[in-house]
Amino acid sequence: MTEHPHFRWVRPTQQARSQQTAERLLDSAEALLAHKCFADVTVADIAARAGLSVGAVYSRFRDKEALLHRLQERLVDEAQMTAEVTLDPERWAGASIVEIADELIAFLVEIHRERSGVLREILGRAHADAEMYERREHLIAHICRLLSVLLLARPEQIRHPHPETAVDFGLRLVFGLLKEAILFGTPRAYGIPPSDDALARELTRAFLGYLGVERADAD
Amino acid sequence: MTEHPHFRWVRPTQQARSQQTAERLLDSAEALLAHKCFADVTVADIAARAGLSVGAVYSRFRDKEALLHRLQERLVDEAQMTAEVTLDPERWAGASIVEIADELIAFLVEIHRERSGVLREILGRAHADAEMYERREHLIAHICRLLSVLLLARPEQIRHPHPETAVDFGLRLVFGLLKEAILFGTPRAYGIPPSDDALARELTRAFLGYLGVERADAD
DNA sequence: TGTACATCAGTGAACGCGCGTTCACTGATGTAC
DNA sequence: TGTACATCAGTGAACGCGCGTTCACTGATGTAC
Repeated sequence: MTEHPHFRWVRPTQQARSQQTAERLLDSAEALLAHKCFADVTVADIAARAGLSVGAVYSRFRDKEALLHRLQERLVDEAQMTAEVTLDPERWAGASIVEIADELIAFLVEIHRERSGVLREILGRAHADAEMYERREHLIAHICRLLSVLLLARPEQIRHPHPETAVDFGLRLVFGLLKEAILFGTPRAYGIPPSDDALARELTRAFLGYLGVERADAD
Repeated sequence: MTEHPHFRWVRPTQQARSQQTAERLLDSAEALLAHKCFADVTVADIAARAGLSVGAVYSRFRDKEALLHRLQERLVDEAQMTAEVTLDPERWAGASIVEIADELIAFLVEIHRERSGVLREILGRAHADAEMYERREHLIAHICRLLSVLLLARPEQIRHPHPETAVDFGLRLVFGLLKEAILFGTPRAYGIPPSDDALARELTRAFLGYLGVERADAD
């Protein structure tokens, strides 16, 4: 080590602990968002739930806003990786569009339910906050492209005249309804199936109906 | 008049002017919501744009929150009356489901574009504010019922196995996408048709596709 | 028709609360010799 | 291995700003006799 006084492998001191603290604060904020909106969550709340003091928040994040941005980044990263893995064409070799849609939509329903707090908050701000908006658009575009690869490889099942644009719009339809039903709705809302299973089933039917995909089974 | 000292037709003094002032304040608030969210609009802003002072707001409304509630009430009333008139079965005698959907959805796109400010704000709050949530649900349920009367009178055109629930869910799909595309999206968003005409067209296709209604013409 | 009074609509400076942000400090961890 | 010093992580009381809300006041409009 003493041989090269000017070169040294830099491994910032204690970085691990700091990183952990930041992560705990993000977890705390996300948990609090499940029950109230970000404006109603105070910095003191976030710190307290993480077992830390207010100052700790400011030593890890520039300000309250920056914390929310990091929360979105973390979420988007996770989503992107998940999409990459689960929509890999090899995993779906031999599957029909119906099977893909069934599973994808059931999964999306689940995710929206689990992380409704952050999602709701981020969606609400995305309109006013350009950075957040772009991050979300980027993610959606990414998912659209991955899904398109899968579905457009099975063109004979799609009757919509413009399959390329239809996949994208269809996915938007799905996201829109999930927002309506899960993020901004309550379980007993008029016209929304009462259980998540029923919701996923009906949403899948809508997606396939729009694309013009025939379903073998009927009910 | 002096004949009946205990009975008198009560017509509150100046009520007309007060009413006008309240209306002007509501207009002002709605106009300001077009560019920023309610939290960023100050009571002073609202008063100034209406050519009034801060105190005037508090002489017409209990507080800032109450003003927004009244704004929603006004909007809902207008919407309800509009729905009642335009979805009257007599007006659509002889029309097909395709024709009804075409016009309805084009109209909804227009309305969402015009009043995006208030709509966005109200939707955002509806999750946390029970009163607002109920008012919106009530309106949607009302529209669903009116539309159902129209569409279920033409059952031979619908292939969905449960037409009654399908109309409601289909309308939710439409509202969800309008939120996504117009209220929380920007014109060039990925997967969203760039013009309102194209958007309405594609949305109609989705609605009909879900219901299982055949369209005579194709493209 | 005039006078005196009551009520209503609206003003705007001043207040005060809540919450984000700062900062002087402590204790823990790492580094140099 | 011990000592002295530097840096990092975190504390929490105090600050201060912005904005909703109040309230003592003015002028206009309506009412009684």
